[in-house]
Amino acid sequence: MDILKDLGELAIGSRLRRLSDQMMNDVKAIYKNFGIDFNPKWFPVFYTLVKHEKLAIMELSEQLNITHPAVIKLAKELQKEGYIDSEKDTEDRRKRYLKLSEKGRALLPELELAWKDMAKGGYDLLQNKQNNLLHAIQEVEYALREKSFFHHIKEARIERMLKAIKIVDYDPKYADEFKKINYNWIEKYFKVEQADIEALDGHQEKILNKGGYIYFAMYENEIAGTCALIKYSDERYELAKMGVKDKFKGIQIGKKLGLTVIAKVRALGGKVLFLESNKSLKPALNLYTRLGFKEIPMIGGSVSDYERADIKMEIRF
Amino acid sequence: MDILKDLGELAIGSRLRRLSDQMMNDVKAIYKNFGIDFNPKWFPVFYTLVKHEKLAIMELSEQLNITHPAVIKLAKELQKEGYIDSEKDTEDRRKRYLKLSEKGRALLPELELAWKDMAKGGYDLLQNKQNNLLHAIQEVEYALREKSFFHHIKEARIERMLKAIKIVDYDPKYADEFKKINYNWIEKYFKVEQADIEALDGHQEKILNKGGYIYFAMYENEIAGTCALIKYSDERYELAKMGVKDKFKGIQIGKKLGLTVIAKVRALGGKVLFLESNKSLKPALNLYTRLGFKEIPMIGGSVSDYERADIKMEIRF
DNA sequence: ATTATTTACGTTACTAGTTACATAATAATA
DNA sequence: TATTATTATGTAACTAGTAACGTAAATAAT
Repeated sequence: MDILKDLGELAIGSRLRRLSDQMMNDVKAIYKNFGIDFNPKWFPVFYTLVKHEKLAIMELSEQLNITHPAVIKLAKELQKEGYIDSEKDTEDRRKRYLKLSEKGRALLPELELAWKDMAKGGYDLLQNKQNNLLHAIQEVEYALREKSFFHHIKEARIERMLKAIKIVDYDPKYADEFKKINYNWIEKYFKVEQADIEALDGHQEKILNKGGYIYFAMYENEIAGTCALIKYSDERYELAKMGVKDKFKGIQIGKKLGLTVIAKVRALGGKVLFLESNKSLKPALNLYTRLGFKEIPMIGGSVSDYERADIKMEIRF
Repeated sequence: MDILKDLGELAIGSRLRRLSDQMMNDVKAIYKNFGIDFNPKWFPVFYTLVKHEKLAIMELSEQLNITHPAVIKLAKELQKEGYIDSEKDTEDRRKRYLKLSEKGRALLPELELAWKDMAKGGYDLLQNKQNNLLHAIQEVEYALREKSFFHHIKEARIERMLKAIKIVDYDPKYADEFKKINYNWIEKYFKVEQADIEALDGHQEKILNKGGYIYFAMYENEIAGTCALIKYSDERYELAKMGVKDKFKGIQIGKKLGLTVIAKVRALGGKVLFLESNKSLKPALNLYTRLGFKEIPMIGGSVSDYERADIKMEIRF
């Protein structure tokens, strides 16, 4: 019975570790069986020094993808065994070069035979399989360089949550959430202005009664975010009061709300959808740009009702 | 630059470990990012308890393929966090059952969502590759159950050494080796008898001059083993004085020597090749059987020259 | 020329497991 | 029934690495 096996992707880390431990142990036993006084953990450092004559601690650390304290520890053990020597760099007095000693070089022929056997044994073990472990690792390592496991998981989460997000129309029972979410971000980054109070506390009169809309993003039974569409005329609309709760940040709820508003304006036959914002709100501005908004000059025409507004954007239909 | 990559089978253990560490670290970061107070190393124990209600330490250890001290440590931490409870078995007072606590069960829905995301993220990472890592591990784990890595390597070594073993004819310069190898095993397992001294010290007269042969197995420039073919008549031959040096044991040098002797008897037109041995020498008797020798009764006919002889075998041509 | 930053190496404390051993309870056996 | 073996759990010491921090030397910036 092996639970890890049945857990698939969830336990991949543990299984890799288990397999690694098992194989390393066998290699340890092999050196002993062959009568060679050599610890398999020394192999990477030792082998690299065979190939490179002399190398500094950091150079080894980089080549082997292990931390420098690990290199230092291994070097200490190898020096204790007498397999390597170390010498100071003459130019850079911080640097210390490691190289094989006489004794190390004397051990080499014997080691090389053992390595040959291990390579052959490993080859026999890994060959003739449907999926080659070595190549599989290669491919995964490569894929991880493109996008980390962390990133993969985050994307899976975003996808899952986004799929569960539903945009719903205004309902008086959500009125408090509309106010709370907006007061929250306004107080966090700026200060509440008169126009905010009018639009939020007076949203029925100032937004809805004037032919505007308020939308909510629902995740299961919880409000995750909101935004308003304010009507100025049959041609002219404003996207405003968009906010997303902290715990739902980063899963593109804003995008979903924005697309809803844009679709609505299009359906209403509007000609312009504009918005006002502040240049310090980088993620928001990125979103607006991705939604298709273009920056337009603030000066000339109407001046904003909001002190914090220092950028204006619009979409023309 | 990544040396491990270029080392193929030789560094497979280190690479597995490195990949494992990397993925485990990412999982750690994911729990943190999701705001869940959960350490990935708890996962196997926790998950198994989700599936099994209650389990004893040893039961977990067996299911997860980790040692019981590891289970105890994990259980301690999980108990400290309050995620599991433990209770004594009423019948067997040694046993202690672990089970999820209230708090553990309360955490479960949140964890399950995270696990879902991890499984999906892992799936996306591992899918659409030429070689599927999960399947590759599966296959290797399976193959290792049939024959361990240790065994694979040993076989590679045996194959390599056996290929390099050459059987050579008698030469006076090897006379001492013939004596030494044989006195060694005789003294180790039995005691030297008069007949031994005659056959070994007097091999020229007693074996070679009577139409017999002495063969040596050479590994590079070293004698690895030896055996003699004694002639009694044109029909009747004896295989005797077979010995292999300790450091060459286990690579089937005896088989190679035996086959040489059998071929020689066949070429000489002999009718019987017999040998005498001792029942305690199990590996030798196995070899003789594999070479085609059959046991024959000791009583009747000639009595052996050797006290230690308690079994007689022969091949008839 | 002085100061700040980076690099190279070293040390300490931690992590997640292992092996080896100890102890008590239970089961098997003479 | 007394003794022996086995099982379940626990503890201590070790392993092979990491992260975090410190120090000195070298390099870059002001």
